[in-house]
Amino acid sequence: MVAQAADILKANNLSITDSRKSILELFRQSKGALAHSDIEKKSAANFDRVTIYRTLQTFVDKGIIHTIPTSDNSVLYALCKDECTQGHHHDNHVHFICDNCETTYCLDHVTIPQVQLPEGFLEKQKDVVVSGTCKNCS
Amino acid sequence: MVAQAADILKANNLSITDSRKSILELFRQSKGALAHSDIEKKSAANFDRVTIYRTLQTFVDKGIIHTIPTSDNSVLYALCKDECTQGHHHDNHVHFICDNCETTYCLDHVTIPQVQLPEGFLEKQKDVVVSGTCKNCS
DNA sequence: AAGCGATTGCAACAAAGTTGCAAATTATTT
DNA sequence: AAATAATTTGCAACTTTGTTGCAATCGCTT
Repeated sequence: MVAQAADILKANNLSITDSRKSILELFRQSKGALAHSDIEKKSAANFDRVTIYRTLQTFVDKGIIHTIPTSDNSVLYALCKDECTQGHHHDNHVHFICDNCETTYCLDHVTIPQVQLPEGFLEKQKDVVVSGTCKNCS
Repeated sequence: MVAQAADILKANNLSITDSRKSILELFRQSKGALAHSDIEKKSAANFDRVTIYRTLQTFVDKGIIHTIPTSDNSVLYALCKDECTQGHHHDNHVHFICDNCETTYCLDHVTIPQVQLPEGFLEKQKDVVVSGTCKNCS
């Protein structure tokens, strides 16, 4: 059976509230990543700006969503797929941002290649962001 | 002989002004990347906030500096090394952010590995940001 | 040294993000 | 099921970050 938004919240020891359910649902229905402003618009006059900030922060802390670095300074959030949702955070996948439609994809099945760092550098996390044209726009 | 800040500006068809010289000098003296706020602090009450914004934008346009995407939403700027300063922009190098001292390094000699994208995706730009512990903090 | 174009600083504004606190909602206990 | 405890929400006020128009200033050319 498919996990409901409420189940995911419960699994992460979060109390089940309207805003959390709605925002989590937004992510589940969206193909790509969402910016804070997207959420503000899509959930229209529903929730306070502050609530959205706090909810996103909570989700990031719990490993339900992760942030995606972008070169233009906007913070993007995306649902962690599969195993991630259970609390085990492994967001070592490639992100793709389409220059045309602006959609951000999590390419879960593209593994990040090894990077040979100079001596003395210790790798903890690695983000790969590719931009270009996506499959719908090419 | 070593190029002076003024020479670099001239080579890029920019008029030589105090703010441009100082800000460029800041980058040349800094080991790592700088955030807008760093520049505001380091060049203290010297320049207007707006001037710094505009100067950074100009430098990015000219290919003198480049931006580095970070997951925490801060924009970082770093000097393009070697060939880059001449106008030919090739920032396909790996960036490393130290979790401890917060310094951001441009690992110019670490080449970005190939990424195998799914069918239909066209790659135009690729950013690799690694975080962890740098050689000074390990 | 004068004149023209580019650059700067100011002011005013817009957007993005944060904090404290009282009211409301959710979870827990009895 | 009601009462209580613990979280969460929304509001207000504020800080930080980034943008725009315009007059004053500065740098470059002749």
